[in-house]
Amino acid sequence: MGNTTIYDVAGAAGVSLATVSRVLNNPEKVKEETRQRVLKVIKELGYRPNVIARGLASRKTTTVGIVISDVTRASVSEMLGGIGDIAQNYKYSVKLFSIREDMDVNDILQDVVAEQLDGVLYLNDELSEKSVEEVRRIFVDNQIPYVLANVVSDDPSVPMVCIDYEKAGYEITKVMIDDNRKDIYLLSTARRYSVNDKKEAGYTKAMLEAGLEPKIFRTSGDTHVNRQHFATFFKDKKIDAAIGVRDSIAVSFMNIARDNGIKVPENLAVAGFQNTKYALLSRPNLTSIDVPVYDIGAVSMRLLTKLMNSKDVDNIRISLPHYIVKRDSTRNK
Amino acid sequence: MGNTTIYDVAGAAGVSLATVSRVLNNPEKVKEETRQRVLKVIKELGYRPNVIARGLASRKTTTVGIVISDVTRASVSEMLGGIGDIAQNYKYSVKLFSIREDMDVNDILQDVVAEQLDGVLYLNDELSEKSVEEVRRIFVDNQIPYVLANVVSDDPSVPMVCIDYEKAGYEITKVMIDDNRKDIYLLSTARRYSVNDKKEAGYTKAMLEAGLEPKIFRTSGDTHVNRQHFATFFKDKKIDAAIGVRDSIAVSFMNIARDNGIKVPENLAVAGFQNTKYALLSRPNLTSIDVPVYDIGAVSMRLLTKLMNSKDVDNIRISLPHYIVKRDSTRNK
DNA sequence: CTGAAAGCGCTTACAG
DNA sequence: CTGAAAGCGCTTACAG
Repeated sequence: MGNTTIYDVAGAAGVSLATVSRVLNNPEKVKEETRQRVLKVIKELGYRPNVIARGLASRKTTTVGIVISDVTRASVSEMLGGIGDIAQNYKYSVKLFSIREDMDVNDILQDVVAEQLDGVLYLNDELSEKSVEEVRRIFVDNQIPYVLANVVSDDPSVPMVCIDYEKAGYEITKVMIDDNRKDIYLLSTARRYSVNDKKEAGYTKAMLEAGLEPKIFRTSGDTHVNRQHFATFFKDKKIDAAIGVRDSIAVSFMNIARDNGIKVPENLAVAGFQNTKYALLSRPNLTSIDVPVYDIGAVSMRLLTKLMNSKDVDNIRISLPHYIVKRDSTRNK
Repeated sequence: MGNTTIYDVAGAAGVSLATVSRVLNNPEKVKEETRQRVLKVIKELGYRPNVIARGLASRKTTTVGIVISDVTRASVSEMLGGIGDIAQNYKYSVKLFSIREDMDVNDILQDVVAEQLDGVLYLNDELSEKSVEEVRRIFVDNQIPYVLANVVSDDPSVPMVCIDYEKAGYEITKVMIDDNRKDIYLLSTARRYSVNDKKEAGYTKAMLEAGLEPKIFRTSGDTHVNRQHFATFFKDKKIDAAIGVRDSIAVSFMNIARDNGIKVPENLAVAGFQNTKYALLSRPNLTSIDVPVYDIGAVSMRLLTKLMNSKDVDNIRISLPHYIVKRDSTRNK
């Protein structure tokens, strides 16, 4: 009952344990007849190899680590979905490591290393370029294959799967510009990190090209805090368009604008990033950049499996396509 | 670099590997002086025990499995947060197992068993009472401690952490009744499962007590599909209150009602379950039952650690408190 | 308080 | 194609 070992199988099948092991790992090396006999016994006894013992002996755990800073974010769970599906296809298990604010990233990563994982997926869009470098070093030093998922790094030696956030930022700003908006704000986060830096870069580029002044307003990611911040806007600022770096920021901004009697999209166009459920449940529906989060998870996991099997990987930096979903919060011609 | 073994430490400290192991696992059995010396070497060498080898030798993996059917659900990620925090406190690692629709639950659970986990948390609110029984059997047969998180089971031998969904259903219905609503609908899911069965039971009880006719409308969990379903409502049905078994259902219902010119809360009161971000970002803000999802995760994990250490656990069935957050989608006196 | 030795359940060269 | 044996890196009685 759950504790059948390879010895039991060997005994019952009248072979050595080495043969049983081969049937499991290199079936082609075992004579058809023997193999069938062993397989039959395995089934009868309901034998499942102890993955721990296997891990120790083979030095492979068929387990990958997922490092996350904030499990709570909507995008994370979808990414986990993509990762999980592909991991299951390739028979990998998934172990979760969450980084809490009060913890040292290096320390966690050392734990991750001690876990004898075959590879690691690092999901965290709130990483600065400098932190990325530290992370890279730890994995390289320990020779652990890794992939950054939905994190941007300019270092060409860093394997990553992402969308082109700069381009996305540029495009959504162009939508506003083409609609003749002049005072276009980017609502970004107070804390700087690489992904949002890219969005800001794209936004700024589009604004400058159009001869407009870029206006980045930094706010908290917390919807409650935002209410206060945003309230000031409609007293003293000229504004006819706003782009939130997250849907939740965009929606709460839009709600507050409407509370202040501003018409969306007539007087104010609003757009977000990520195309989450929030975008669909808001009124008016929110125009948003669709980020294929599930795919980012799935593709990173697939890239990681390649890296783990050290196949010659042609492209370790994958940029997935995004697109703009236009809805009622912007004026669409 | 990363592959220092216990032998290296023993050699450098001039002791046997048994002593090193004791320093790590039973420090009180080692003389202060020796212990310090070993500890120093461990630090210098950056030694971290190989968890796999430890797992094989001790037959404990300090890893718990989390079985989930749909990672994508908002509640799941928050629950993961609670689980992760407590797991980290107790030094447990967390391994994720997601069940896809096309998979056999038993098969997955057999895998889970083969993983040599110290315990399992089963998070899935879409389990019928019958499925719960199967799940229970597998764990009991294999003597693996387990806890159901946010799943309801009437079997008193099943460890679980949940809120009293029946009571919650009753209370929110009472809110509507006390506001003199007569045609109160419960918007539930097409697929039946224990948690929603409880909500329905509470709703039905309150309605019958008040001499009103219970009206349960079953719909898809998918917001897109709902739109069609819901549209029919405002043509032929009398309705002045609606309770969605999920916030997302409630919000999309509310949106469609407003599109049909119905005033919320004047002509229609709406409430949801779970008090997610949707409830806050909707207009009007949604009245909702606050389910302490993070706590459910944390408490289940704590209960599981008790079970794994087979302390005499006094209460294996924990009901966490919920409360109603009244907002603008209901009329509040 | 410490060490020598067996054992956890596998994999994998090495022979044959 | 198959078996005997060593080894993966630890833990844990058992002696002393």
